[in-house]
Amino acid sequence: MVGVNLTGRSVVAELQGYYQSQTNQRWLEVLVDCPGTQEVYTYKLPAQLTVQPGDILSVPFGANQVGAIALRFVEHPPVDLSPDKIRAVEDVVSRGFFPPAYWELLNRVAAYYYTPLIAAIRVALPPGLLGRSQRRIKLIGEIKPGVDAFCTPAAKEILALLQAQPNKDYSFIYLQRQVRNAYRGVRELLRLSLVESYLEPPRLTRPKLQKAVTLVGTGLERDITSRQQEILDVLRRQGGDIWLSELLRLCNASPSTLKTLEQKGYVVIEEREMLRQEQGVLQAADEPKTLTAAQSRAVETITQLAGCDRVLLHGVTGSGKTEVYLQAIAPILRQGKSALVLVPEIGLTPQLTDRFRARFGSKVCVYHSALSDGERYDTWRQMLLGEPQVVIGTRSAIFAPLPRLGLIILDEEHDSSFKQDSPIPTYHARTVAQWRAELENCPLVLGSATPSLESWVISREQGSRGAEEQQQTTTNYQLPTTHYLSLPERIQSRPLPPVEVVDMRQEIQEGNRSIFSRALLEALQQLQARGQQGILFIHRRGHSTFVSCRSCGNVLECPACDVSLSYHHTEEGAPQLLRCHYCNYSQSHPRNCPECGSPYLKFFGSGTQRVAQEITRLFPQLRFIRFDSDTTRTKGAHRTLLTQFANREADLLIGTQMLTKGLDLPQVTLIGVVAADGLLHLPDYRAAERAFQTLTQVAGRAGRGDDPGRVILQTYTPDHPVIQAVRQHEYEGFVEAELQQRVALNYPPHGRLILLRLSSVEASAVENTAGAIASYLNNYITPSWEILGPAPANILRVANRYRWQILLKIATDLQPVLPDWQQVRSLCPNNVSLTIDVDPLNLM
DNA sequence: AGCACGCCGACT
DNA sequence: GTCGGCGTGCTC
Repeated sequence: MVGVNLTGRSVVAELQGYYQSQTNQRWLEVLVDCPGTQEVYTYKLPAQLTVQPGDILSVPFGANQVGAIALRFVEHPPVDLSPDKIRAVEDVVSRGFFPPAYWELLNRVAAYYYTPLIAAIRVALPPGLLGRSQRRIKLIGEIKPGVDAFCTPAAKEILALLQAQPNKDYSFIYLQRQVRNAYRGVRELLRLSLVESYLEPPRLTRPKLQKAVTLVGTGLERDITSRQQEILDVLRRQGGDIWLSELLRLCNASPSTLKTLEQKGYVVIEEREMLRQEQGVLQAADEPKTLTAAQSRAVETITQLAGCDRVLLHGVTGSGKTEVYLQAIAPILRQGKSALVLVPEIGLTPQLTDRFRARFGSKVCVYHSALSDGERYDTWRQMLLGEPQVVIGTRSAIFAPLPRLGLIILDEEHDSSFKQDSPIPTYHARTVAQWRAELENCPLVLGSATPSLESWVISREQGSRGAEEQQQTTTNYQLPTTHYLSLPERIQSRPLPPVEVVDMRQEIQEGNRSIFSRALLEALQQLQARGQQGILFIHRRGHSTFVSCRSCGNVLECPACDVSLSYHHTEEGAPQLLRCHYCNYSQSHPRNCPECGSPYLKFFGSGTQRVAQEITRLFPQLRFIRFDSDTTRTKGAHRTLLTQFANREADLLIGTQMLTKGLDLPQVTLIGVVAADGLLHLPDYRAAERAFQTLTQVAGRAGRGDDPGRVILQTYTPDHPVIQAVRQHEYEGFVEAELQQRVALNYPPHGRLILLRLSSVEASAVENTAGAIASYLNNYITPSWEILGPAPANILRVANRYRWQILLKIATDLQPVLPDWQQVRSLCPNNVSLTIDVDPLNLM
C-alpha cells in the first residue's frame, strides 16, 4: 500500500483509545499560543467538529486566529464569564498525541526551566503547527503619480515599498521593521483609501494529499478497450495500488482514461496523505560486525538494562561506540519498539546516518531543523504511527512522539549543542532525556570519549556500588541506576595516536616566525609523498581575528557590537571584507585607518582563511578543502566536502570545531592543531573542560586506519594541565583535578547555576534593571545560594543590544528556596528583556 | 504578540 | 480645543 491512513479518524482513534469519548460536552478549555497568557481559556465547539484533549487547534483570540491545545472538557464555563464572550473553535489543525507520560514530560520542562507550558509545547511540535493570523497591507487599485505629495515620509516610504512588490502586498510586521513610524504611515494611507488592511488566516503546515489509484476489479473485465486493459494490467503488476501520477507516467496514459475506468468501477481514485520524508543516500546493506570484548560487554549490559537504568558509555575515540549502538538497537526493533538517537549536529555526521541506514534501511528516519517544514511535519506524523523505527535527530528530537520507546541514546553527550540558548525553554536534551527515560520507563545510554563532568560524577558515585546494593539502599524512591561502561581500547587494538606538543615560544626563539612549527612543516611536506591525508584544526574561521593600525593602534570594531571585526578574504579579486562574527555585520576593508588615516593596517590572529593562504604559499602542490561555517553554509555542503575528502580529491582538510564531531576516515594520519591557546583562555569556568574535550576529539580523528597517525599540537603554554592531559590521553586525572576546582568554587556539577540574562537597546535601562533585580534577590539570600553580579556581559553590546547578567549559584546539598520569578519579572520594564537560563552552559 | 483604550504634550 | 505620541491591559 502506498501512503498512510492518517487522515481518516480510525488510526487516530486507536491511538487515543485511552481517552473516553466526551463528545457530548460543549465547553472546552484550551491553552492559547500567545505570550503573556498563562491561564486557560474556554471555547465552545461547533456541532460538526470533534475535538479530543491533546488536539492542536486554531482558535479566534482577540483580532487574531492563533494556535491552541485542547486541554479538557468542562461541564460549565467559568461563572464570571459572560456566555456571549465565548467564541467557537475555528478548526482542528492536527489530531494531537499527548499521552500522559508525554504530557508530564512537557510539564516538567516548563516547570524546571521556568517557562510557560505553551513554550515547552512549541519546542516539542514541528514548526508551523501553531499558526497565527497575520495583518497584511495591500494597495488598492492604481496609484496615480503625485497622490503622495501631502503624505508624511513614513507613508511615502510604505507606498514605495508596496509599489515595488509584485503583489502590492506586505505583512504589517515587515513594514514595521522596514519603516520608522510605520504604524502612523499605514493609518494615514488607510484614511486616504490608498491601501487596505486585512487578516490573513494562519499558514499552517498541512498534510500533502495526492491521488492514489486502487484496483477493485474482479479480473474478469469485459466492456473495456485494450488501452484500458493495459492500464489495469500495469496496476495489477504494481500490487493493485499506486499513486495516480506514477501510474500515468508508467502507462503514458491520460487522466481521462483513468476517469473512465473509475466510472466503470474497476478502480477507485482517492486522495491520500503522502509523507514528505528526507530520502537518504542509498546504502549497501551491512551486517553486524564482530565485537571486541569490551564492546560485547557493553552491548550485553545495555540490552539487559532494567526499567529506566542508565549507562555512561565511555569509549575512547575510535573504540566503536556506533557499533555498540547499532547492536543494542537491533533487539529493540525486534521487540516492536523504537529507538531514539540524539547527535549534536546532524549535518556534521552524514557518516553516522549512513551507517544506521546501511544496518536498518528504511526503519531509520532523521529529524532535525534543516528539514523543510513539510518534511518535519510528515516525519513527526509518521512517528505517531508507532511502527518500530530508529529516529536520529538533534536536540529537539528528544520530543519525538514515538509511542513505544525502547531506548534513548545520546551520542557525544558532552557536546554543548544539546543545550538550547534561545528561544525559551533553554533546555538541555540530556536533562530532558533523563526525564523522558524515567517517564517512559526505558533505558538511556550516554556515549562519549570525553564525558561531561555531570555524567562522570553521577556514574562514579553510583558505579562503585553494585546494582544489588543499589536496590537495597533506595527503598522508598527508586532512582535509576547508572552503569559505567568503558571501551578503553580502539577497535583492532589500534593505539591512540601519539600527541606531540610543540612549544611555539621556542620556535620563535629559534627564529621560526611562521604559524607552523618545524615539526608540522615537515609533516605537511611528507604528507603527499606518502599518499596520506591530514587535518588542520583552527579555532576560528575567517582570516584573522582582528585588524589593527600599526600607526595609532586603533582596532577596527563592529558598529553594533563591542567586538573586533574579523578579516575575511573571500577569493582573488573579490571585495575584501571585515565581518562581525556576532551579528554578521560586514563592511569592505578600508585602505586607510579610519582614525588616523595611516595606510599601515595589520592583521592579527589566524583563522581558517589565513591558514589556507599560508598552505597555498608554502605547499602549492597540496590540495586542501576548507571546512568551516563559511564554506558549509549551503544544504548538503558538509556531505559534499567530506565525500570529496574521503575520495582523496584533497590531501588536507582545514577547518574549525565542526571537524571534531564523529569524522571517521581511516586514511587520515596527520592532525595539526595550529594554536591550542585560543581555546584555553576563554573567560568561562568550563573553558578547560571544553578545551580538553575539543582537543581530545580532534586528536582522535587520527590513526583510525592501519597507520597509528600523528598529532602535532602547537601552543604557547605547553605546561597547561589541559595540554598535558590531552598529550597523555589522560581523561580521569584531568577530570578529577577539574572537579576539585569546581567543588572549591561551587560550580557545576557541584551545585547548580541559574543565569539571568538581561538585554535592551538602552544601556541605562538594562543596567538599572539589573541593579534592581540584584538588590531584590539579595533580600532572599539564604545559605543555599549566592548571587554573582550584576555584571555587564562579557561582550557588553551585541547587535546594538546592551547585555547584563546576574548569576545565581545554588548549593545542591540544600533544598533551595528559589526567588519568586513573577516578582523578578515584574521588576523588568518592557524595553528590557529577561531570560532565565537554568543550568547555563555559556556564561559569556 | 497585536490591538484597544487612555492619559499627557505640541499644535490649530 | 484637537491630534497623535506611546504606556497599560486584555484577549475565552
